[in-house]
Amino acid sequence: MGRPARFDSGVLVAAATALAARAGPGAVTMAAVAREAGAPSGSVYHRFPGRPALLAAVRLDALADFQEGVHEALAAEDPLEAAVGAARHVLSWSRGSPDRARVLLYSDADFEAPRWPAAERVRRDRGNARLGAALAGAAERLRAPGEGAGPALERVRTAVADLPLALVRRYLADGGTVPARAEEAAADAAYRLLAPRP
Amino acid sequence: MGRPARFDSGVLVAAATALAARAGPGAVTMAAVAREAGAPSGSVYHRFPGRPALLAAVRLDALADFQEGVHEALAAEDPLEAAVGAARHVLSWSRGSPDRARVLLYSDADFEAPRWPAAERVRRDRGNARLGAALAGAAERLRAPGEGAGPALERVRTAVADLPLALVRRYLADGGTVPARAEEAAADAAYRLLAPRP
DNA sequence: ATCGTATTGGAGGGTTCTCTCTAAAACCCA
DNA sequence: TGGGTTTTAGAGAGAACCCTCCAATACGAT
Repeated sequence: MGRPARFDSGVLVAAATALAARAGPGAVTMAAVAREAGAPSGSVYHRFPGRPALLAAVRLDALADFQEGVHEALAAEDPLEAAVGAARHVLSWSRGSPDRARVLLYSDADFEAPRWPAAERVRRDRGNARLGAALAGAAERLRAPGEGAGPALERVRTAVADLPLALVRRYLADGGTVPARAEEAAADAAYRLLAPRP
Repeated sequence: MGRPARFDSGVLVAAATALAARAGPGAVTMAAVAREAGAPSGSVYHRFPGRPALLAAVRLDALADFQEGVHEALAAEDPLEAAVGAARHVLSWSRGSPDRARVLLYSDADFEAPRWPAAERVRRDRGNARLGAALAGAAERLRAPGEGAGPALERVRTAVADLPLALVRRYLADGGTVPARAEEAAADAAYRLLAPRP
């Protein structure tokens, strides 16, 4: 089966993720990743055809790991509980995986998504579509009487994704960490945004 | 008074802001800014001692312009109205200045704040301190009975800054624009987060 | 008209990065 | 033991970038 690998994809993606978290996507150069992992540049190019492919791997690995937990939370029976649980998950996941969370806080464009290999872009679109469907399902179940489907989805997106991520952004700024109490703050805010008007 | 300037700081900062908005802070290189403005690199170095100083100017110009409006909104008499108005302002300002808003959505670190000239860092700290004080004032006036000052400030920060900016982020992603109705959505969400519990 | 000054305009050195290419190394299997 | 295969290891070409430096330029002031 050939020479055993000292630097597999996982090691390189981890090094790249650490770099991105520490100094932004711009710091994720092929040379810097090789240095960070202690590998020769040849090994990096052996695993990834180029910089865009490596950036895609960093971004999509973080995204997939994140979305998995969101789907689990959204599967709860009670719709309000599902949404609030998802909001809470965003914080707890970020607390446990700060480097990946920092990757998540950037945009696809910052990771040069237009240059990704086509297969990676497809992988991203599939994940996004699946999450969008799950959120739309939650929104449908949470719709206020007389509220349109669009506004309801916007409200759920805000409560479940945007707001919790905004909290994460605040806590992770300047090398900080996400405190445990932030989970309750996110759950509380999500509840306020989604509970029926008094 | 010497030869008249064809490329003053404003022109260069505007070019750099456009670049940052289009392709991220990493795209703001001295060479790229010169190209974008149609200026020789010597002119750029004549106005800014180096790349960090130019990045600081881009970031701090956007920040100062943004904060000015927030202060105006926060000056309203009724505390709830002040906070909701500030949240609304975040959206309307972003709608009118999408490039500057895109700059705002990054972090200081993305603009390499640690390398800024000391004077620029001081300018940033002063602005942040002033805004922090204004938010603390609003939080004090909005404090629920029995609520601590810390949690109240967090709640106001979330409603007035983090959440509205999260909405802006969503709308400006992928080259989009901020719709007018987003202002109401931000105001509504801020109200829900800050109004006394039913 | 001439001087002083602020600014333009761009050449060039040193550095870093991306990517290619070749040779050697380390393992499995027959 | 001797292929066959995978991976390491790093040299090197070409491009981009940061920054320095200096001559040329265009204006106001005298």
